[in-house]
Amino acid sequence: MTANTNIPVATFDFHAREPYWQTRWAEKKVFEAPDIPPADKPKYYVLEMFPYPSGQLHVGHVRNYTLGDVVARYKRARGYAVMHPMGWDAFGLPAENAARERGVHPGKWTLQNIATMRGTLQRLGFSLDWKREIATCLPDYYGQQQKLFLAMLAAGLVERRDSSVNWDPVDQTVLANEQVVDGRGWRSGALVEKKTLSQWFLKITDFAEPLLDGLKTLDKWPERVRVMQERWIGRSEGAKVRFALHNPPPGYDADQNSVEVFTTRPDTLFGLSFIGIAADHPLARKVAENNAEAQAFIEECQRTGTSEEALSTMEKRGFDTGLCVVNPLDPSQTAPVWIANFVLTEYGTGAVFGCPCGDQRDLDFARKYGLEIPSVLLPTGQDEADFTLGKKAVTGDAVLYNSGFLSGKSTKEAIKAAITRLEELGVGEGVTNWRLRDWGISRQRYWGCPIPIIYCDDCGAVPVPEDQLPVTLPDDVTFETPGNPLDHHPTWKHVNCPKCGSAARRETDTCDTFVDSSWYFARFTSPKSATPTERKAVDGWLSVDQYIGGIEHAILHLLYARFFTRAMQKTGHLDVSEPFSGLFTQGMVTHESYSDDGQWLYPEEVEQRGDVVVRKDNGKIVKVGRSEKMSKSKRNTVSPVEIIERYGADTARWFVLSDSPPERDMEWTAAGVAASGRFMQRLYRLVQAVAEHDEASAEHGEAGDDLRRVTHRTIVAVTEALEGFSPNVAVARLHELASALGDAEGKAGAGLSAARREAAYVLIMLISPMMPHLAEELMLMLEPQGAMVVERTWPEADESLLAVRKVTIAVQVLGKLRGTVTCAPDAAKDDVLALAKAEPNVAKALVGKRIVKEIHVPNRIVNFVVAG
RNA sequence: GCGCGCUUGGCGGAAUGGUAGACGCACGAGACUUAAAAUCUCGAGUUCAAUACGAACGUGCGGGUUCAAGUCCCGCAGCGCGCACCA
Repeated sequence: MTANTNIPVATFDFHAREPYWQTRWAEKKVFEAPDIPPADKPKYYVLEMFPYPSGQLHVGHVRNYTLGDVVARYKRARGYAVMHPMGWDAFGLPAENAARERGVHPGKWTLQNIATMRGTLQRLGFSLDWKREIATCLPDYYGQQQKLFLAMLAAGLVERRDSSVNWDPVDQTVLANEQVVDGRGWRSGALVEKKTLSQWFLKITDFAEPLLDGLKTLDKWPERVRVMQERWIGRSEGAKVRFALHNPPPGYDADQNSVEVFTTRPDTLFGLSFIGIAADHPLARKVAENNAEAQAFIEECQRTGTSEEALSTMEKRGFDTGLCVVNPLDPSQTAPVWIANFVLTEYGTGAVFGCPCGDQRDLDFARKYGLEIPSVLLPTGQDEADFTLGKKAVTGDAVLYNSGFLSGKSTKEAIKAAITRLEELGVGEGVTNWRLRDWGISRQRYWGCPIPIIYCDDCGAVPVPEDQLPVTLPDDVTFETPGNPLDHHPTWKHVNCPKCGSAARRETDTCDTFVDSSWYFARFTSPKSATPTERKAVDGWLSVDQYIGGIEHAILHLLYARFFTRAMQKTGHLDVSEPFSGLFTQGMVTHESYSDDGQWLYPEEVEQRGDVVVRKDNGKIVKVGRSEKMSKSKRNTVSPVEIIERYGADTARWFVLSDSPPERDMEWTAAGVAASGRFMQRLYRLVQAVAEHDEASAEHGEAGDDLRRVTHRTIVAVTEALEGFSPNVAVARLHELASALGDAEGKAGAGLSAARREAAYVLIMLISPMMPHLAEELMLMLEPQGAMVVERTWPEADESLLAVRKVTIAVQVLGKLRGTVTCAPDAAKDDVLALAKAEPNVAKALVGKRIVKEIHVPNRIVNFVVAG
């Protein structure tokens, strides 16, 4: 390093110096991770959820990546070999929309966006290993994904099956549930149809149990994410029960004229009131063949939307099929079969048995249609003689009665006994049911990873042979006609069957983009290898020690990634079972909104004037809305690029770390950013003064001890704050150290110079994860010949300076603070108590009182319990 | 409906059961300046007292445990998030 003789005078010139340091870091390759973790250091893999290249980085990204960068830089300083990569979740619909609306090719649009956003990330000075950058839309990546797909197919983890989908007849595409608004396609406005298509499924349900059990090992995940996943997987224990039809419709023989239901409460079978079947249950369809009313009811059920809103307001309705079943545990008992609009086809067997006394919904339904309501559950503590079922079903602790061999048993015992009997009778069995469904990944879209399959009339679905991979997307596609451009392409899909050589066609569906993000963390460990992973690299670096991202991915992305990891373990591509050992979910960045007569205004169009906010153009007072999630529609957005231009990267980084704990939402305020900018310049002046006035050769002396103690306590406090993911607390402690250094400025005394230099040095090191550019600049001033900050290690606190010379002890009388006394640390109890009693205000409070008990917590508190 | 989380000054927030309000923002006063900005210093929970010593109250509400509760336990309310006709 050369001495810098051109130190700027009073301010940190971030415009010039931030890019300078970014270049220096890149030259030294300090952020490049080795392919295989070194043996002499512990490894640490820190990863932030990679962005979709929408065009511009937003401040939510800045918060996310700054948090990750603080972790990465801190761990590096602590001696870890750090892996901190970045990439792009680059497939997806917005690129196709851009193509339709602006005529730009999705690939070109995406790559331009990546270039812009990469530039912004680089200006923020993140310690990323850019050598490992990946974009999921490039054949380098998605070709390997195709290999994974085929490996999973070979391992039996992929299946092709028919499935009912939302079909937009105008756009000729499948819509996700989220894209169906009021029964219409979100783009075309066309009435959405249910259509059965052949789709590729990943068998995530094969791993339902391990995925559930694995949650228990994830002790560094937020509790609520684990709970959400647990409920999503939705294990439920119960029984399948087959009810024989007393009067089956002619020609119906599905499973020997019976209806199979799933129940978690086989103990209440004697409380059978009715059987409810879903509108598209085979039996319902059979009934409808000869019954126009039934047909009409079924159609009505299917018309009702499946949106949450529709469901929550929907009335429970049913249609009596006239059919009747026999209770398998009591052949003398029969019950009617109803088609019910609240029974889901997709869950369980698409049929339920209604037990009104134990289930509120069943009770409401039975009452509404005047069905029989046998009472079989006696609430604990109630007497059979005087218990009558009212409006509320019995859902608490209860004992069975009126239930034959189950009578007198508790719910738990009765469930066991009922299942045993059902199995003996051959009419049912205990089963575990899961809410989790297999993952349909087929999408009728262009901008996604092609599914590497060829259809041959003779050979069926044939995997594309390895030597023909990757199956790349054709560039010459048009978006004028609705539907999948791959399907319209004149030549792309026409190929010969790899098996028999006869004319065949390619699969034109592409993968759901969630597939792309399900294994990118593994690919980062060998981003250019000719196989999906390199075992030494992937097994060495995984799992990700700290994964950081938004809570909105709590279920789908994180569950899919966990599934993929297990699937790749099975296909031999890696050997860990959980991808992310630590997870941190950060809050959103919010901003006030401004409106004038219903017209939304951008923050830069208004300014604060006294207590009001006015338009810059005409001075008119605008309405200030509450701080909420930034959105284009409310124009309450802030551009990171403008912030960097005006205040510098370090200010932006410091601001997003200040004040709010990272898991909570933070409010973006202009005043807050300006304050961060002022603090940055203050640090510059402080260290500049030290560098100019305090000789490096100075020695420590007594006058500097107070400052030294603050310095070393700050090391401990900031280290703890960063370990505990509380950068906001670290920021507060660093303000204190800066103030202490400021207070010591210009004072004379033996050792003060050395203490100031030490404080400045520590300050630089401790801010460096948050404000890395400023830290380098300050270090250059303080030690012009020294190494860069990124090459130095985290400071260690000197234990002898952590011990305090005096402690202030609070003195309470009956738990109320009456004064404080100062004494030596670990002073004898008797001395402290004597001192405490002598404190005037304490003495006053003790007058005329008898001390019953004296509590002394060393170095903390004295409490006199008094009477009288 | 079920589950989870949150509730502390004007605001963001801090606080291993041990001096509540650190630190910052906004605010006020002062210094510097021809002036402004920047910078620096000081003040500030509320009420009473206000020259001061101080006192009472105070972490959403009501209970409890404890010498001591923002923190632990029970109940309630409000807000937010997630899931939701899941049998």
